[in-house]
Amino acid sequence: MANSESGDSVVDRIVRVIAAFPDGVSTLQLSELAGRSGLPLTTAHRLVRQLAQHGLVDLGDGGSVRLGLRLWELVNRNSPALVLRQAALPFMEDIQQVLNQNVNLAVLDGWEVLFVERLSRRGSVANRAQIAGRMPVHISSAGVALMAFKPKGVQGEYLEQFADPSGRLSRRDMRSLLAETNLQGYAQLAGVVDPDTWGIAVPVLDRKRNALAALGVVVPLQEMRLHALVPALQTAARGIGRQLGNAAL
Amino acid sequence: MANSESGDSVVDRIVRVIAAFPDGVSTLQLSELAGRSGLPLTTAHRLVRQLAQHGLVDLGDGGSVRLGLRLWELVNRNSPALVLRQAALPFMEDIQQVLNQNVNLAVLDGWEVLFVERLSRRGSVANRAQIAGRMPVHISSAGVALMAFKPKGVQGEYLEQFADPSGRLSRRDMRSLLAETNLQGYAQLAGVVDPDTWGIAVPVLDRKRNALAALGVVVPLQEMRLHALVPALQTAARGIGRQLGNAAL
DNA sequence: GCAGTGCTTCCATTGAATGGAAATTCCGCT
DNA sequence: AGCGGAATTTCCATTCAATGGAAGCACTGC
Repeated sequence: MANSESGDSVVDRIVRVIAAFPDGVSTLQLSELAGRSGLPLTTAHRLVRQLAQHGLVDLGDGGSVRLGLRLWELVNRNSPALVLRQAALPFMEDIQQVLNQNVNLAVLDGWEVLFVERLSRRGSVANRAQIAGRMPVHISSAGVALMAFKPKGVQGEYLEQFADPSGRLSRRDMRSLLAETNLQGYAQLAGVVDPDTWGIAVPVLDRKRNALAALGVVVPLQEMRLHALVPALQTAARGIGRQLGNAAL
Repeated sequence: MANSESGDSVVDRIVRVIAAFPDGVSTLQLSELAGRSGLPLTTAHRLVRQLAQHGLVDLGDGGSVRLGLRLWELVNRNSPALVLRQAALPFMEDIQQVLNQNVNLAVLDGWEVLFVERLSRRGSVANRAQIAGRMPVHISSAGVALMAFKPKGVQGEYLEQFADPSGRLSRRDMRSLLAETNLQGYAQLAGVVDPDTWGIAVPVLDRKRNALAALGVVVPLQEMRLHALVPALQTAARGIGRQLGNAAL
């Protein structure tokens, strides 16, 4: 027993604390937090109290813990994701108004897509791509659109390790899917998540034609009108790209 | 020279790092970060590297540092601000479409208002209330709307310490402003920030009539139509409140 | 009133954090 | 290309902040 039995640094433990919240859950009891983060109760308690002093977490009655407003504030004021969001939101709203479909914006992180923003069609059922949610590249049209416009090297590495656990998609399939997407300029994926929906996505490119993000829609199969959708998305994506060019990334 | 010359704990220092970014700036050089956070260069370097290992910050070429995508993800997946945002966004979009004005959503944090979400009128000039931005309560209609529906005790404490640096608003004025707002059910503030705009805001109440948030619009003076605006806002606020009642706060 | 659960305080132990100094890399300038 | 200055990164002896078990306290349900 000593300074950190487990060999963690303090930084490691702070990360454990703020990463301990399961998806979409914003409140935990101290003891549950300790359990989930794998920290001794006493240590969790001490850390939480310290973090609370700075507002990185907020404490409720009876030992309830939630991520702090101040943390939210700091992150949402200075995160690079915000620059992207800021640039994209007006265009996304246009698309949403014109097409009345779920619109989303995603970036690549590792070999997964991270959804940065999403506008729901009013009244639509909760769709899978939650904000700050992740999906494997090959499951989402946004992922395919992004990967298809990444540099050759990145694509190579990706394909190298690619393996569809369901076995439905071979590496060769994936390679040709990316190639085709690059050629067409947009990705379309028939309802992988939900069998009755299609995903269409286009890349947001910087001046070097490198994909920064992907802009996509999810539409019910019967409302699928590719010829109307794709140009609208591409126009918007171009607008976002231009906007980003102006802002310092 | 020893363990922390300044008497900071590690937690303190991590906070310094992530709070060191000035408003809206997402990238800093390591040395600048060290300077701004008041940490010795070596220490800043060590911390940043550790944080980067967990993705709480991302490192660019040549020592550039930015807040990490993973941090953004964690916060935006589990922060209580998100529950609010999620509940409010559809209603905000409705308002924005119908009225075509800047719509914003704010909560109270300390004696300041924190803007949680904002939809810009398309083409409008950048307005002051940025997302994750703060304003003193008495400067913003959202602030007044919030404070007017907080419990008596909180209002008392607020008035206790209230002092308008500009001297334009006395404590007595503030008190009657709050009372009047509570009576009317909405707050209106003539262009404090920008002389040609008005702010109108209504509280989002929980079942105990305690204000959780405020929903507001900023409109150019000449487009001001109170009789149309207020009912629309109130309806939306009620909807948001109902939605929040369902979700576990 | 009692048992059980969970939060909080206390404190001796010790290795993780510290930061000056030196090595290295990067970058602008000639 | 080659040089000079400023930045980043590595190294490592010193030391106190972090650690977590144990005991105390508060709250809840039976």
